[in-house]
Amino acid sequence: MTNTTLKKISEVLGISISTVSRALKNHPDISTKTKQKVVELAQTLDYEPNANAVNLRTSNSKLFGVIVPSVSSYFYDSFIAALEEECRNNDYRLMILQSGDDPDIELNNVKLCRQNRVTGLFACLTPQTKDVHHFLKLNELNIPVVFFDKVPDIASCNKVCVADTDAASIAARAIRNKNKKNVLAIFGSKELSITKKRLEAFSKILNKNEVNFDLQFALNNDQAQKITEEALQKKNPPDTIFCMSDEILIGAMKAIQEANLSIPSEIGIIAISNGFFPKLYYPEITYVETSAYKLGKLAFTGMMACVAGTHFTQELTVQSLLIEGGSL
Amino acid sequence: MTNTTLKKISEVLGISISTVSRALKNHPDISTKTKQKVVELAQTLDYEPNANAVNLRTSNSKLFGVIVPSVSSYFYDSFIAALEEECRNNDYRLMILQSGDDPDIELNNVKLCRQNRVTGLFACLTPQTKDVHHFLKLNELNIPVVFFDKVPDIASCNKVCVADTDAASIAARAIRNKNKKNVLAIFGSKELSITKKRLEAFSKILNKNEVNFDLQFALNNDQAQKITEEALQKKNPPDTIFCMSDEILIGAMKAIQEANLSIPSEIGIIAISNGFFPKLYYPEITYVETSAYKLGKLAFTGMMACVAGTHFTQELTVQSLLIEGGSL
DNA sequence: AAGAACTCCGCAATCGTTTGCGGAATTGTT
DNA sequence: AACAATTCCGCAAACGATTGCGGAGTTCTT
Repeated sequence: MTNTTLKKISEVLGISISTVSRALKNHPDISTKTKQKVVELAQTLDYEPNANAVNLRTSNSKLFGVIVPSVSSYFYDSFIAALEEECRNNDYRLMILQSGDDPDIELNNVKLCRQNRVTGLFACLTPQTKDVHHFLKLNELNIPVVFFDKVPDIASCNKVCVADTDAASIAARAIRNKNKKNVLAIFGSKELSITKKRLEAFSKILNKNEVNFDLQFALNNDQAQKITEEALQKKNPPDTIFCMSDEILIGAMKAIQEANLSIPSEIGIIAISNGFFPKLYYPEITYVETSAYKLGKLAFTGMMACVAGTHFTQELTVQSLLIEGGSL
Repeated sequence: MTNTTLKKISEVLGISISTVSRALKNHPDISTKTKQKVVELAQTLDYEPNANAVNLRTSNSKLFGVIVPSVSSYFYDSFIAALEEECRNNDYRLMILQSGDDPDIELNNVKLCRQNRVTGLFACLTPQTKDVHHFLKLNELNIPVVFFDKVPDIASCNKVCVADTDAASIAARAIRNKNKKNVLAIFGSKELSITKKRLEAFSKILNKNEVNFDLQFALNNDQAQKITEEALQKKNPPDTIFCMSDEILIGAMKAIQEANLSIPSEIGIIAISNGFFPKLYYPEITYVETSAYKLGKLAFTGMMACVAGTHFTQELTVQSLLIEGGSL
């Protein structure tokens, strides 16, 4: 069987295509009887409008694109969930694209967005992305781009971020308040601006309070695990571990389990997290929430402002807050 | 600035639209010089073909849809990752849709797929889906549907599954081989056919070997945790815990950590899993792998067979295998 | 009763591509 | 030199919808 079209309906009913189209859209020009007939037939023939034809004609795709490194992450998936909710409520579709942290794929994804004439694009850069001109090209075409999480350094673009410095400060203060004296602080890649920001805020507070800390960097959970293992074997082991991200938390926790230390009596631990992984352990890990879900909501609000014409061209941030588990 | 079209290019160059179109597709009818001119201008004008127009004209969307309960899962995300890889290699796009386990949203997702004239659809049913006729409607329209993971009971459709019974059998045998005597077996929702299949195979083997086991059902990780907590407090606590899924594993592990039992000396644990969560713990959990990634690859192969005309209309399965951690 | 005002519908252009067909200009064949 | 074969390109029709405009028929006004 082939797809039902307006033409087919019009032929069966012996009326024009335009009338069918208007009838289905409940246009006032069409009589009630005609509308009934049309709607009924469309029903039985299982008519579904061809989205390609509609988009082509109206040049309004009602489609947003979103580029994330990977959907397999308990951060970006929350972000996407938030976007999807909003899209559903506002009658938009969402095209989800994964860059795999590969700039070439990222470039191709942007191309796909252009080819599909997205109304707007949410983008999280790969760590390797130096050149963002293909994104800025979209702005020339009046396609708003809202960057999130990993955003470009340039000022003239829309970005939404989690409050990185705040999150680190909150964690640092929590550590100080517990009178911890010897902290193992594990951060992510030195290259990332997010790392720099968090590190700066974190060390500022600990230094001011004369809390001693061992600064380490890990690119993945295995490295974090190794670092933690080694630290725990020192003669002067840390009394607290700070983890800049979920990935690092996972590695550190594995090492703690291996050393069979009990939390929080033998060692304390605190992380910056979206909230899923801290709840996996007993006791649940105390963490500073940087909510990807809220970030998604914020990004969408910003996007809608852009679409409505109110460009914001600025950095919006979602606040961080301390979620007390039992690990510190 | 507005989007570049074939028309614009043709006007600048003073040639016809058809020539531009053919030149960009490297058609033999077009002279080398013309091709050069066209390609060059298209480059500088940053031409991107309008996907809607192309799809409309060719009625070949080169687009697959995939409906999952949620991308936030270390099962479906692997599945999607596999699909995406294959799509990229075969020059297809993937439309990712989430049902949130809501049959209404599922229905709407199917509608979206139809409106966008997908070439084929990969679908995982919600547990509540009784009526699959909207899926079968797609087949009438010559749109192949490949069900995966949660598949309908009816025979006349294409399905790919993990080897449920095998996985459970392998786990049961592993338990027997370790001479375990008292097993706490936690399964998922009784309603799910996947639960029934796994349970049947599992109990068959343990019964045959006269291994005693306490059968429990948990709908989420919290319930699994409670169940485990209670079991551990009995005067005759289990020496082994079997977890039918990652979600259950998470709950059980939390309870074990709470009870401060060491693995595997004080208690053994084994799960059926896609492989991510077992590696989160120390020692790593022994599990039977039901690979979503392999499932995705298999589903894609099946889909391509359908698209090529070779309907398979049968159930394909990916094999399970035991991955030894240190938890049993 | 005759013009005004409505009701209701169809014509045809348009969105941006693709592609079968035909034809002018060039080249090759005897 | 006459004819055939190539080479290269344009015309125009589709794909399936939306929408401004105009017009036939009906009802309302005075």
